[in-house]
Amino acid sequence: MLDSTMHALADSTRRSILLRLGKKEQSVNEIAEPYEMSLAAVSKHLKVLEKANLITKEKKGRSYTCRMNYEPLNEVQELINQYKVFWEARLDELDNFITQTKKD
Amino acid sequence: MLDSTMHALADSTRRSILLRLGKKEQSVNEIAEPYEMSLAAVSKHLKVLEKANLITKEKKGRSYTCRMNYEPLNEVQELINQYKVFWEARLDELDNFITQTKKD
DNA sequence: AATTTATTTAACCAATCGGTTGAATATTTT
DNA sequence: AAAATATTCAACCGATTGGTTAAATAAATT
Repeated sequence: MLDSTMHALADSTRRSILLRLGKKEQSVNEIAEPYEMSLAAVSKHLKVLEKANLITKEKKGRSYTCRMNYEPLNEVQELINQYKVFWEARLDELDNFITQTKKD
Repeated sequence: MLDSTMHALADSTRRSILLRLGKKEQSVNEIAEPYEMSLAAVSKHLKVLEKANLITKEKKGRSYTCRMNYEPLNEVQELINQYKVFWEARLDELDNFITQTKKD
């Protein structure tokens, strides 16, 4: 899961699409409009986001409505938190070391 | 920056290396030990992490000491927060809509 | 029924990926 | 000086990436 989520977020076009979908759901055409690339390319980006479960598509007539799904980002948040825990523990150790050294 | 950070984190070996380095700095050999892949492969992973500025290497005698660097993760955290803000705004709208509907 | 609109699929491309093996480099130990 | 240790570099591999264009599919409009 994290592999596909991170991979999906490792591209600025996809991050930008996701930010826009965070604000408002949109059709594929609307999503593609600001980018200087083919519709097929955007369609591929959407597929990557969809596989990562960061968006869902619902067919509405002849167009698709795309929505963001926050859920996979919880796992990213957990990862960051894990790193943070260890990182701050390390900083504390360093702090103790300095305090200890001063004492002598 | 985010491109390289996310790309670096989109691989479970690299995430695992980073977690271990979060706890304790280690040499390349120590880092490589638990993985069933060549040292050269691990060396490449370390280069990816280094390019993303998630680790630094310092030459100590004939070996290298690798340390984690948290800083790039701040940007990831900001990204997640951005998504969160919009996501929760959307949830609020939905909430208002439901409340509104009930009222009628 | 024919046309337009919305989107995907397929085939292709060069670049990058994650891995390999074998040789090269640098340092320490003997 | 020779041997051992720590690590990287270079060349190679097949798979995947992010893009293209052209054709295919599906639904709405005329």
